[in-house]
Formats: sequence, structure tokens, C-alpha cells
Amino acid sequence: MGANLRGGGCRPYNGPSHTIPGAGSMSEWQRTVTCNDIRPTHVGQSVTLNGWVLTSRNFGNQTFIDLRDRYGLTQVVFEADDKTLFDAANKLGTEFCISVTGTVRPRVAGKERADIDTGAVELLATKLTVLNTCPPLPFQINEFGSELANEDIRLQHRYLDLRRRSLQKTLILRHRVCKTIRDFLDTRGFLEVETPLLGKSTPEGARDYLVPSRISHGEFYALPQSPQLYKQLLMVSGYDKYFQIAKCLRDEDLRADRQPEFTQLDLEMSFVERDDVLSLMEQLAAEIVKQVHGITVPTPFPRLSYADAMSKYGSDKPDLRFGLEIVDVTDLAGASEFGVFKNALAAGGIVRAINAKGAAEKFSNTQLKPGGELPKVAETFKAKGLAWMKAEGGKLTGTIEKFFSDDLKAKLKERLGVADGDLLLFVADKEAVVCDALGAVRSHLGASLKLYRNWWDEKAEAEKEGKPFAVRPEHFNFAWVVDFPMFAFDDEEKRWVAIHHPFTAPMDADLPTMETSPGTAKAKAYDMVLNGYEVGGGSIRIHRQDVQARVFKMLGMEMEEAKARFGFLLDALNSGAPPHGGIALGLDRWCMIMAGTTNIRDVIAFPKNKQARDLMSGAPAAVEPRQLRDLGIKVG
RNA sequence: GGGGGCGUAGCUCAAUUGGUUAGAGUACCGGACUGUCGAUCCGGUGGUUGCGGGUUCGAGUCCCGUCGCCCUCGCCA
Repeated sequence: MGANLRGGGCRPYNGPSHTIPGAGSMSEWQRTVTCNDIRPTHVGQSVTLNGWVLTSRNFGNQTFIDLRDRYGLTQVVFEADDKTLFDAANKLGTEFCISVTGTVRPRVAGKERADIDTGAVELLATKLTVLNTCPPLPFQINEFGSELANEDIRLQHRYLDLRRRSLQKTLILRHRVCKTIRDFLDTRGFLEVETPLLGKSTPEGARDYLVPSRISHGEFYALPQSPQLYKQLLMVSGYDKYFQIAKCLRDEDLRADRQPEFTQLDLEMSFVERDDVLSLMEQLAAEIVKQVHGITVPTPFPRLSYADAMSKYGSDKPDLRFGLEIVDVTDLAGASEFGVFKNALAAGGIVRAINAKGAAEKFSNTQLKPGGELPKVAETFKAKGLAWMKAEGGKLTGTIEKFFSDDLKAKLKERLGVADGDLLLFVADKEAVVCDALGAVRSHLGASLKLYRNWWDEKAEAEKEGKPFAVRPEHFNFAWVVDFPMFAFDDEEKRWVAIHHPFTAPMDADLPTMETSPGTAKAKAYDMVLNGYEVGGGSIRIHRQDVQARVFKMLGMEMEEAKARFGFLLDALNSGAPPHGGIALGLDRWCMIMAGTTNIRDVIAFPKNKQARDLMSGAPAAVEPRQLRDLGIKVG
């Protein structure tokens, strides 16, 4: 994070007089500057600071207080000449909220600090007002050590945790990202329109959060999983270019990067084709990186078909900061005598492999046995095992090598580009399992072999070694994944489901054959991928009622049911709906990557824990019987 | 719901194969000290080892159960 985060644009005071504009009669304790304002040019001036006591260092005749607000840090000195003032200063506790008036003076020569903005000066206190005291803290909120208290304790006292510099920086960064988005889109003619929180439950997709109706007992609103339908209706209404930084709610289990309520940049445009949306969004993405990190990432972003992403990287959100591509070896495996491979093929499966260049020595045979480090990764994603060979002394070795003829081994080496020291990893199974398992193995190898570095890891390392560090464009590897399939067959529900969502348009070429071969139909859908994270997803929408009705039918929804659930949408599509499409960016994930954290709770001011509880307020909680009576609800 | 990790002072962590009165740092309280900046030095308060049961002469440590937190798979159109 660069200098652009240092309270940039956040200071209310910028006049040379350091007074609040229009503040006629200021009370005696109100600040005239913030804790990040005083500089050598202010020496001799009398100023007043408001802030919190970060630390206190007491000597016989002097006490130093580091006073903190969200703008920065100022050292305040109390001297023993004024006994009353000095005694009062020595009674200050950590995190007391105080007002100090004093005279700006230079620090003693040679005692300046380069690491804080006010480090050349200090404030000699002449007056102290305690605005509020603070009891001993439940946990330490300074960040000098690396040991943070347990997260549940910090979440219980989030108002204290948010005083930490790194969380303050993150929230400032989040503001910067939102501001960039609004400025960028405003410049290009977009309107920010708010859509309702109380809406109608949608049958497909995630579980809804429901809100009971008091006026109509037994009926429920649903909180939006996204503003999808409303933004499409805005297009029908002719608003042409819409966006919203919108709260979305999904009642599903949480993860390190998933909260029950999260924020999306939701955007929709009329009279556009796919490339218009992609082009606009890559400009926006580049602008965000530029505003936050001061670097320019190359545009346009590479585009990768879904099919290529899955076969080469085993994922529809591949991390392209490293290669390690997956290669199909089904034909060679089928010609071998290895029972596991032959059985997988007989069951309609495939065999693919990764060549981990030079990794043979990094993984012992024990680590490669069932239950070992790498097989465990593959097994987590339903692979029955992970077969391997090593290339040593010009030969392939390992327990399965004997099942391959010399000719097959030669072909294998050629196809996988094998050299001595390489480790070959194979998975044989149904295609979906092979992709998931090898995709996970690839990610695992990428991290453990350090084939890429997160910018924040590199930064931490550099700081540890006292070396300079600058974020570089290659730390942000963007790509588009396009040409998604339209449908996937759900084995449990025994029906076709939408890969993206039911409002996504099929490719024009697939329109006539959508019903007869749904498995091959492609959608006008696209995902923005950054370093292995899906940071955005969207599509060109269906804008014709007949097409929408056909898609609903494919998903097992008869016309009657479709009309009951989405009649308003079908009617709207029939009322001069323009061609339109859009995208949604996961704002929280964006902020995580920009801020350098893997925990989504770090970029949300008041997050829920893993059980979707707010540990500070205690939500969710029981309510008064009267409230339930009003709603006509009985709790069993 | 499945798999994994964790739970010892307000906080962060120690505690040999099961073995004396469960220690340290920090925070807090008191004292010393004129330039510190994670100040330093001296002293002090602070514990039902998450909870319940079991094995044992003896349990923070072993076993069973339970609660809580985190990671992960499922799930998240």
C-alpha cells in the first residue's frame, strides 16, 4: 500500500490556519489539527489535538504520549514544571480519549522519526482535558508484536479492534475502491440506482434470507441474493447504464472468503455485446489497481475459454501467475497395463497429468503414498488416488512405471516435456473429478513450490530483510473466462440447471439446438478472474420473452410456474426490452486482494463469524413474544 | 452434515515418557529514572488448565462425552 492510503483525501482541515471553516465559537477542547498534521512549519504555533492514548512513556520529569487518531500519530510531551498538568498526564491510561493543547516544537536533534509523518516535531502540552477514560483493554490493540488476540475476542470488541492501524488502512482502502468505481462509472454516464431489499424469493440459487410480513401473516419477503432482476427491469425501463454498490445476502455456510451479507458492484448496460462489457470492466479493474497501488496492469486481459481453463488448469478460475499445465494422457494410459487407469477408462473416464518440473526431490515417496501430502489434496476432491512417476537418470521411476512399455514411456516423456528431476502426477477418473483433483493439486504445487508470490508475502519478506519493496503489475494476473456452458446436468435433482443463472442468454449459434443438445449449448457468460479468485461474473441476458420461456422450460419450469414466479419479468421482456448485459464484481474479494489479506472479515467493518453470528451485538437473538405475535409466528 | 486444527492468567504462549506449589512475556497496580518512542529497571495483583465424567498413588498431559472458535469439503444459480 502506498502513500495514497495515508489519510489521502480524508482530512477535513486543510487551510493554513488549521481551523474548522465556519466554526465560529469553538469549545475549549475541540481540535484545531489532526494527529497527522503538524510539521516543522508549525513550530511555535499553539494547536489542539483530539485523540486516543496509544502509549505512554514516563520519566521522572517528562512523560511522552503517542496520541492517535485515524489520520496519524503525534508525540505529546508533558514536562514536570507544571506539577498539576504533569500529574494528570501520568494518570492517563491506554486508549483514554483526550484533548491536548500545546505548542509545536522540533524534536531534539537526532531524535526525529522518519517512519511517521509528524516525526520531526512534537507537541509540548500546556493543557489536558480527559474526554473519556477507558478500562484495561480485553486485548492489546497496538500492532508492535505480530501476535493478535484470538479473532472471536476481537470480534466481540470490534469497536476496539477497528482502532488498529491495519484495519483502519483496510477500511480506507475500501473507501478508495468504492470512490474509484463511482467516479469511473459516473464519468461514463452510469446512474447509481437503489433497488429494494425486501423482494420476492427466487427458487433457484442460494438459500434466501426471509423476512416475515406483519401485514400478511404467513407470507415472506426475501432479502436479495443480488439485484439481478431489478437491474434487468431498469434496462427495460430505458435507464441504459446502471450500477449499484449493492448488499447481497445468501443464507449458506460461511468460509474464509464468504460472508452471509456481502457487497457487489452490480452493473448493467443496454445495447451492448459481450466485448463492450469486458472492455469497460478491464478498464475499471486497471483503474482500481492504479488508484490503490499506483501501478498499471496491462489491458486487455487475456481470454480463456471455459473448456481450456478446465482442461489446462482444472478450474474455471485458474491462477495464471504460474504455468504447470495439465496434459491429457488418456490414450497413453489406456495402452498401459496399469489396472487403475484401464478401469477408469472402461468406466468412461479419462487420465490427465501434471509435470511438476524439478519437483521430484521435493516430495519423498512417502509423501506421494496414499494419505500423503499430495494424494490427500487429490482425495479431498473425490479422486480415488494420485499416481506418480519420477524422472531420474534418464528413466522414469516409481511403482507404476513397470506397467508402461518403453515406447509408451518415451511418448509420455515427449508429451509432458520430461527432464531429469521432474515429478509426474496422474489422476484417472470421470472428467469432472480429474479436473477438480488436478486443479487442486496444481494450486497446491504452485504455492508449495513457490511458483508465484502473493504481493503481501513478498512485501512482508522484504520488510523482514530490510529490503525495499514495490508492488508490480505481475502481482495482479487478470483474465477472462468465457464461453461457459449454458447448462449442467444435476445428478441429484435429475434435471438440467443453469451454470450461470436462468437469465443468461445462450450463444446465437446454440439457440436452435438448445433443447435437443443442452449439454453442448454455450452461454454468453463471462467471469473475471484474478490470481485464482473469481472477482466478477456476468453475462449478456435474454431479452426476448420466447427465449426466456424456453430456458425456464429447460430448467424444468413449465409456463404456468414460470408465470407465477417471474411473470413480471416475462411481461417486461415482452414490452420492448432492449438487448442488455452486465456483470457483478465481488467488492469484498477485490478489497481482500488489494489489501493483501485472505480473510474477508478483515475488509468488512462489522463482519459475522463462521456461524453467521455478530459476536459484538449478539445477533441473531430471540425476540419479544409480542413481536412474534405481530408476525403470526410460533417458534417451536 | 464429513475431514482437520485449536482451547492453560485480561491477552500471547510455555510446562520432558503422566510426577513438587502450572511458568514467561505483555497488560494492569505501585515505585525509580531528563529525550523516550514496543523505553528501561525494581516490586506486586492475577489460574476451578473451556465444561462434565473416567483411568491412575498422582491428569494441563491419557480415554469418553460435550461446548466454543478457526480452516476445509459438501453448499454458495
